[in-house]
Amino acid sequence: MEKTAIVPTRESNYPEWYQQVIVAADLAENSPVRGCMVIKPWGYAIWEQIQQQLDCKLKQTDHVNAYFPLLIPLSLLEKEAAHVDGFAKECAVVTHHRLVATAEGNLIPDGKLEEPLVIRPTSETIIGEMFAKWIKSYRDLPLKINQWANIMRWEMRTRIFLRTSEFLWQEGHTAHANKQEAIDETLQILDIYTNLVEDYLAMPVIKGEKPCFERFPGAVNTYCIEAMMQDKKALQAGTSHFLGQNFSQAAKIQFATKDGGLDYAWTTSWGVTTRLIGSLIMVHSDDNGLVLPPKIAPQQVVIIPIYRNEAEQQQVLDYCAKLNERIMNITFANAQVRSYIDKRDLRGGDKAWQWIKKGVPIRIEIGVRDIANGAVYFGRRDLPPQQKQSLPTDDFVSQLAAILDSMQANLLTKAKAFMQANIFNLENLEQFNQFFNEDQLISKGFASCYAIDDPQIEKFIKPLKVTARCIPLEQDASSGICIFTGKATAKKMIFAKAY
RNA sequence: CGGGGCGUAGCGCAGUCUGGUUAGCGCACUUGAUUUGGGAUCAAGGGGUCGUGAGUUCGAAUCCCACCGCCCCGACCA
Repeated sequence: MEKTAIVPTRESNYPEWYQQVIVAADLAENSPVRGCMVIKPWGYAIWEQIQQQLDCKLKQTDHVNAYFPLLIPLSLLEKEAAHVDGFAKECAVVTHHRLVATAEGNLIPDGKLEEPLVIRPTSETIIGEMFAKWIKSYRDLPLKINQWANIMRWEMRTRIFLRTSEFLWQEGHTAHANKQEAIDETLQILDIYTNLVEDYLAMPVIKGEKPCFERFPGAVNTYCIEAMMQDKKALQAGTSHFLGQNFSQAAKIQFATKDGGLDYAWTTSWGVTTRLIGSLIMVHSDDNGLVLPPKIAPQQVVIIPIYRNEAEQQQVLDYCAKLNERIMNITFANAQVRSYIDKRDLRGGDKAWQWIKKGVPIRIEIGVRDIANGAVYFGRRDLPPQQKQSLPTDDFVSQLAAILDSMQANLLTKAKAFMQANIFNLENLEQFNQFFNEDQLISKGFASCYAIDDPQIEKFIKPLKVTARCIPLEQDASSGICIFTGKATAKKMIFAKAY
């Protein structure tokens, strides 16, 4: 059997493989704080790329960034009943504002707060409170605010990037003068997320609406994009909520309408999180570690100098510097190529493998031989590590953008084919039970079935540890009967085991 | 919070049942030599209050008690 950089392989133990990819790529690690991760430089750099791309798209669509407090007064959270129900169980609460030392030298909380403060699990309530102050007239609408922040949800079981107690995200909050505009906003954001995830992270997704029993607490409609991991489980990659007037009524976001009336604003909220990094890992990576789509890779090219002595070293480093200069002048995906010379005092093979495990798209190895040939010797992350090629430098420089482009496209194509091959139409409940029950440990893919959007179908799926992922927005014209209730419906729903 | 497991070097572990000199091994780290277009080899070296506290004993990583922490399985979830 071939030696792989990651042990175990995806096939032998997928969850453990996932953890090992994170270790090998040095993305993040667990911290001394229960359920909270440290995002290490390489992992954070990926997040910064995601932020940059998304931030740009949000600004292009007239959203502006702002920042709201980490702590939310309990009374604010209480205002929207469904919202409270949804989040109460996972809130961390600040009850004191001072520590005092005991005789034993231990610190104990002192100075009890009049009103406990909740560490934000999401910011609808505090932002709604501010919106109520800012919005007086239809002229103040729409108000389209985004914030990049950390939030905390006290999770029982955590997994790096996929579910941690604290995580990073962006949360958008908008208010509109009428219902349709708010719905349009909700769907526009879903498109922006889809574009980010498919175009930059090269992850195909299914756009859909959450069934009513999976809705965001307090929302009228929740939309989502669902992705399929390599173990055929589902992962929600982003959500966008149409909140109707629920939150504006709770927070009293009222405005004078054009015709002199008074109305509650229509609001939306939406977010993507550092979980995207987890899905990026699980969609593309292989048994040699992380595989990064070129557009999102913090470094797209890494140059590894190969030399045997000091005389060679100087010559090789000079050559690398010039090559690096040329590469960084190449444009790819509307930006300069991100290239880096790895000058560390390590063996060439070590460096090469480290960058393979970190998922860098292009590794260049430059030794005296290449200098003599005026050539670039390089390996691609989408080909086996041993399979490398040499190109005259001019050719390499002129072809690099195209190579990165095709790598980006290939990743999406491959992932799309995988997802499509693993979505199955199931006709009836027997098929459904068989599909999900046969082996509880292994997921066979997504099931697409006629089903009504009703909480009563939950009792059929819960025992199988299956979740209703979404009702895809794109549906064919046909209709059928719900496999659970026998009622007529025009819509199919996607079911899957999920993270 | 219910059921199970585990705390020994930075990481992964052996040793604990059956107490006995100076607590080991692999990886990683440092140094030297030989190597060098593919994750090197050999040699030397550094690093531990054996989770914490109390106890039994001539003697505790090992036995007893209490506590703390972590992991896995359930209910919750971006």
